[in-house]
Amino acid sequence: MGGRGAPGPLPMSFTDPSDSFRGDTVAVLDFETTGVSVSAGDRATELAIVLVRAGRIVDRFQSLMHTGVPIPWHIQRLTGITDEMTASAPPAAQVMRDAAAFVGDAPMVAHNAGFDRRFWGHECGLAGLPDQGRFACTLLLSRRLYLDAPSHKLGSLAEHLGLPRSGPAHRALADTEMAAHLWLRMVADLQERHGCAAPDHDRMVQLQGTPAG
DNA sequence: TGCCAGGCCCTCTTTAGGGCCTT
Repeated sequence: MGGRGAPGPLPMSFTDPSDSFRGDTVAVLDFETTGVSVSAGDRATELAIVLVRAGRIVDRFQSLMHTGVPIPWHIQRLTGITDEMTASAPPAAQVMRDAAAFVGDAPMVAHNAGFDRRFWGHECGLAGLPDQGRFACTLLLSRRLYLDAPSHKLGSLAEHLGLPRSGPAHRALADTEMAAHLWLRMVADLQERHGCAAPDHDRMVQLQGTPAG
């Protein structure tokens, strides 16, 4: 019932012989936040980004960020990020400026990208930065690619697919690296299943079935 | 110390109801 069901096979043929791997860099990111609702005043507490190029992670960015918004207890318990930790962190606007410079014009990837896209846009706006993010979503892709997965939560998928883990769950860098490994796995699986060149970010967005952010 | 919102997508029938996923 509901979202547990698989949305069915890929919505389009994936055999375009003109495909060619362009060596594009993608920026995989993950926010830790004070909650799930930007509209309710939630803010980011930590951001991590890894750059993926030519099938591997080539660079990393990670920072706690200070917004002054208290972190609810259940979130502190979930993430391990406390008010004391963010109090000594750089201001959110500075982190976002650094993050935007780190990403450059690379298209972005996140697990449940709608969530990270909202916080990226919100924090960019508060920092006076343009929000030009184009997001692909590993959650939507996994629902199309891994129909037998018991769950499409990031950690469950990592376990199901035997992906490497680099740190504690619900910390930004560890989750980001997990999502990056998931992205690389999906690119490789699509390439293997369809016998063509590795899909770029735009093609992955097409395959996930929703428009780019 | 708040259990919140937003969007996708499935089921059962309809543009409604509800689970999943993110923190």
